[in-house]
Amino acid sequence: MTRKRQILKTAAQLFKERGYSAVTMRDLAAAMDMKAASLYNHISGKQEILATIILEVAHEFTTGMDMVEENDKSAFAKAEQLIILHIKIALEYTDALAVLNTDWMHLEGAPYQEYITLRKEYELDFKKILESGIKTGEFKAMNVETMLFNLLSTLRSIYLWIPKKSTTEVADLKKELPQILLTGISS
Amino acid sequence: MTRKRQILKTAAQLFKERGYSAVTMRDLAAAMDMKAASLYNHISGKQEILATIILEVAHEFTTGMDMVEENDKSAFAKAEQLIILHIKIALEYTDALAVLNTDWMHLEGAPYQEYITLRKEYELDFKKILESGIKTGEFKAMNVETMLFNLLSTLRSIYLWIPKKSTTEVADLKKELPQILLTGISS
DNA sequence: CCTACCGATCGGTAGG
DNA sequence: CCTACCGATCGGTAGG
Repeated sequence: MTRKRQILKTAAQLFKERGYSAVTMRDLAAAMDMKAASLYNHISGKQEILATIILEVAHEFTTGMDMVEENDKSAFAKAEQLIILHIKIALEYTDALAVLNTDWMHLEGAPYQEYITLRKEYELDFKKILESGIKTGEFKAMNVETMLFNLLSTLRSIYLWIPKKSTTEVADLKKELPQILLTGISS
Repeated sequence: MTRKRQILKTAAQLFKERGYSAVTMRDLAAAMDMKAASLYNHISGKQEILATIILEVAHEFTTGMDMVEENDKSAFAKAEQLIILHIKIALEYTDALAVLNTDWMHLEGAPYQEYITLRKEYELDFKKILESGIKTGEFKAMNVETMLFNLLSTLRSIYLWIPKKSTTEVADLKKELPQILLTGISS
């Protein structure tokens, strides 16, 4: 792992714990066992760290969505795959995902605009899948915005629960979360 | 409204937008059309503002939960009432709820401990309702933690969607959200 | 990767 | 509610 990679990883951990604004370059340097000034040999500044962390994981979602859209499965199956996608990314990028969720508003300039665009496109793609599922009768004819809101609320929170889970519990989650989100909890 | 109330309200708006750590006492003073030093005639410091905002709305949830527990309705009806409770609080305390959700980790000392305790009790009470619903057969015999996770994820996010909604859309939400959360979206 | 340092800004206080 | 100010700390640079 390059030194820059190590800095990004450590920064994601600290940002997750205390938030971007509350973490200083001196905090980050101390966690890396170096001085603040030395960080600037690897990164241009605090903003670059934030932008890199967030946009990397944002692109993971976009790539995942593209793959789901390419297959010709049912809307229900696509929704199921997206739920699995969120669980997988939450497992692999737990800290970065936390930063994306809590500190995206501290992005500035072009990275901010890029993040907003990626998120808007992702939500639109997700909505289209739900709409097609309503059309085919797979989903109830309810308010699509409310359906999407419920799904994304839970999917965006997964990173909060994943770290506490064992491997077998994560396996359970992959089975039960699609069931709960799509078919509900009532008998 | 007392001057202190005005300060708390303005602070909640700013904290919601930029986060506790990124808002300075000078920002808050400017939004109140006064100088930073003058704030200290009404509040003891930045921490007191944060603690007051968060604990007030946290107690709203505890009070609401107590009322729901007192009635002798079914578990399903209780879960429905809790969903309505979250919508109502999100409507009345939108900014404070945002602060609770995003900045609780910046609480210090006794207020931090109190918040953690209130949250733990609330989640435990919610879990008991779900468990009793499983026992009576109202809910599927699934992992209770996963059920609770899904419900709370969505309920905690409501404040993000409420401000964009019209009165009629909020009425729709009160009808459809319990349906989606409890009976799912599949036909 | 370090020491030394910059101007700016932070939360908060003194005293009126 | 204000002016004036405090020590501490911020993100970042110069120069080695």
